[in-house]
Amino acid sequence: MIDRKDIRQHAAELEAALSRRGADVVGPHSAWARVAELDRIQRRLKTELETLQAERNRVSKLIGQKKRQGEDASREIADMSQLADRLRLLQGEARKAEEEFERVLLELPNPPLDSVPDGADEEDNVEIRRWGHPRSDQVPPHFEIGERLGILDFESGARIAGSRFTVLRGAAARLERALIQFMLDMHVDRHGYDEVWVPAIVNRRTMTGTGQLPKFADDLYKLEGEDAYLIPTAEVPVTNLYQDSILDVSQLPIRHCAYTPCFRREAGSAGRDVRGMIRQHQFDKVELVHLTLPERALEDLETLTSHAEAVLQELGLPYRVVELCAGDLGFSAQKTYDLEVWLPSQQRYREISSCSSFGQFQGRRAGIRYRSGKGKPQPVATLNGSGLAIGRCLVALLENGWQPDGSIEIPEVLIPYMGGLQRIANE
RNA sequence: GGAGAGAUGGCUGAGUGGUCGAAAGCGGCACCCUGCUAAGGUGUUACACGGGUUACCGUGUCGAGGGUUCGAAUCCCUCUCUCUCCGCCA
Repeated sequence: MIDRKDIRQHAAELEAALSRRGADVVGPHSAWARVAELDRIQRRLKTELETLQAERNRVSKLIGQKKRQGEDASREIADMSQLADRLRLLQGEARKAEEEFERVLLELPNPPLDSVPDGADEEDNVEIRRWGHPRSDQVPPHFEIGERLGILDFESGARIAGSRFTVLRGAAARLERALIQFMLDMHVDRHGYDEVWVPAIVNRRTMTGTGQLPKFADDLYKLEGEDAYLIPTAEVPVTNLYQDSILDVSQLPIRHCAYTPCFRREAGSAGRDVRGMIRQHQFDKVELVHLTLPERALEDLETLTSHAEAVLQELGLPYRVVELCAGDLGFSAQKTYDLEVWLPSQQRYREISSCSSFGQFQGRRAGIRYRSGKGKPQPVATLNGSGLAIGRCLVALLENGWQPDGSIEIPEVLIPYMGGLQRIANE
């Protein structure tokens, strides 16, 4: 969430930045105008309320004194009785104003950094670099490869759960597990991450902390009859591990990696990627999460991105890095690099990881702060990135490892994790 | 699911209507003292918001929300969470 003081002190810059990402800033009824207005109203009510409270406290103290000394205080008590009624009224108003302000503020996205390129959507993203040599020969889509090998079972997935669910069999199931294990080992052993295992169900506060709520409730699976949700990414539980706490500066940076299943309703994406397992309601992901000093966030984003890239390089999967333009940025992000892996069947790059800096946006929402020396606690900067999405990685391996005889070559680094299996083939 | 107990500052833990933002201890910080296997002394040490150039002032916060009262950490109601025992279960 945006710093409340900035709404008053840096209104013009904020408005310009928000407008670049297509946020609702135009006109007197925009979220932006409302938030500024509600801030004024709320503060005015609060000042008034506090004046009355000060009066109440002063006289109540006096009453206490008089009573202790055996004096008569009935006149003061009568006065206060009236004041108490007014106080109650004002309290209600002030609370309503505060709630309203919060509600609107929580729906304002993170303003992009100045360095983020202009643009409206995916088309305007900027390619930063490429790695590897994409194959240009004819390769069947992963779902055909997988079905022919009998390792991807879309029919069963649809029958037992619905569309956008897949059953993995045999070598594919093992490959899924191998990838999780391989990525976690790599980030823990070589990149120095602290591994955590976390709940896949979280409460509303947690979902709000990282920015999924209140605005994107439609994208989430909610548990019936409970104020609880299935996580869409490990970012949510892992970042919120530190919600409402004050860290010592010496603890930073904190770097966690975690494997979790992820659940997404894919509400707005009917008709996209309907075949195959590129877009699923449930998928596995290894996630990288950083908590760091605000001034270190950009530097950290480069580091985090390189950690995700290392996975693709080890697996020998060609990819490119693109920087998202302002209009394509996620709600909570101030800057994002997407990693896109080469899919030969589509002859194009597809997103397999998204690495973002959130600045202090999430730190402020989730109440994650740090303190250095005697200074006031400040919101931490948070970052995260997929390292990587397992399902899409599996798709990429099937297609990029595909041989004309229909078999799949397993990358060197995965063979130990596959129990020595070097190739997936029809027996 | 049943029965009971509890939730106070970074931690432990006192506090049953006014002098309590809250004893004490630990931890942290600052200064002082001491030359010996780091001990002692003194002081200081929550967060948020609002006001003021600073010292500072005001308000709120003792799990959350509501109520009683001139006044609530303290009394009442609701909820959440934790712990113990029983049941069930991986």
